[in-house]
Amino acid sequence: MAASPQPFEPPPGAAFLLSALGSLAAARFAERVAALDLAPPQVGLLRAIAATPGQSQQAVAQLLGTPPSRLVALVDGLADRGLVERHRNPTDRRLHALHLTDAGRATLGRLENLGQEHDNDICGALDTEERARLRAMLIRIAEDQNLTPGVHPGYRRDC
Amino acid sequence: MAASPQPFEPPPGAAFLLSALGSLAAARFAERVAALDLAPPQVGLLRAIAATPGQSQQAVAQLLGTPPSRLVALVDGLADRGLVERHRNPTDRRLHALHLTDAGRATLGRLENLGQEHDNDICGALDTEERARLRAMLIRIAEDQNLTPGVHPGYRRDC
DNA sequence: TATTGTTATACTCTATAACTATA
DNA sequence: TATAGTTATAGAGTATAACAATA
Repeated sequence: MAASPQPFEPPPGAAFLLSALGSLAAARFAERVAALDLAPPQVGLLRAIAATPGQSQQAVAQLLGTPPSRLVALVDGLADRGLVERHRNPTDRRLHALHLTDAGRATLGRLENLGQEHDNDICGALDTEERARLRAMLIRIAEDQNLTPGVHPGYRRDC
Repeated sequence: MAASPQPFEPPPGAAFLLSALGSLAAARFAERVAALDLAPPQVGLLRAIAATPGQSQQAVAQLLGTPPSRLVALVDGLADRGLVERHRNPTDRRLHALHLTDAGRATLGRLENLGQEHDNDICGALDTEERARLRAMLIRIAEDQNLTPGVHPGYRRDC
């Protein structure tokens, strides 16, 4: 006999689940960093500047995969609050080298704790060993897909 | 001695990887369904109507977790192309029962194949057994987070 | 003339709230 | 008066392209 009609057949595959849980994780992360008056793209920029200090806006834009014009408002917002600084290069005054301030580094430290809490919130259903296995699989997928480590592909318009 | 400076420390946790890969998966899926002239929210609506045919727009809106006003344009787009129909309830003419047309069911069938290709694209780095383990872990996280199975949380404004 | 950063503009997506029609 | 659906409006976020300063 035929099966009775079930909601949402066929059951979603791993890619759908990744998209759904990724969306959830991103929304929850946005809530968390909102407590520090930051938006996720600003957090990514803060981390990018910390990873490669002194780079020009063009260079950081290329690293993140975003148009340079988008960086302007992002840097403005962080600079207005004293988290990053633009250092004008004396030999080529077109270039603005980006650096974190002490306050920026302090904020990054707070973000680190906040990120751990976020991880525990999202992965609470898994024990430590399972979490490590999940992480290992996700890293393999990310490498296979040529994602730049540490960079969120949400910055990219291509993909 | 101190470690040399490394990009993006500390290494991203599972939640960041979920967000990043979810974003990638969503973008790739959007590209795929664009070939059928569909946007991802339309696909989710198509699947929701198939899962619970004959429901009102309010009921579907509640299932998806989205404001009813958002459904209007979504249903309009699918109805204009003959994929869904609004059946007015004769006993209460305020209600529009949503149904798929034959063309809508055919499109859903094409989306099913397309979803499998998408899954293979995203999870190409994993073998069948690993993919099943990944899927099982993601389902456990989704249940732990009270996600409605089959519904993408991107529809929700709360979370 | 080429390049860095900036600004201006327009477009997409979405939520909120007002509105219409049915009850 | 309450409810289903619709429309109008506004806001956030982003990309594209024009622009100014510097080389």
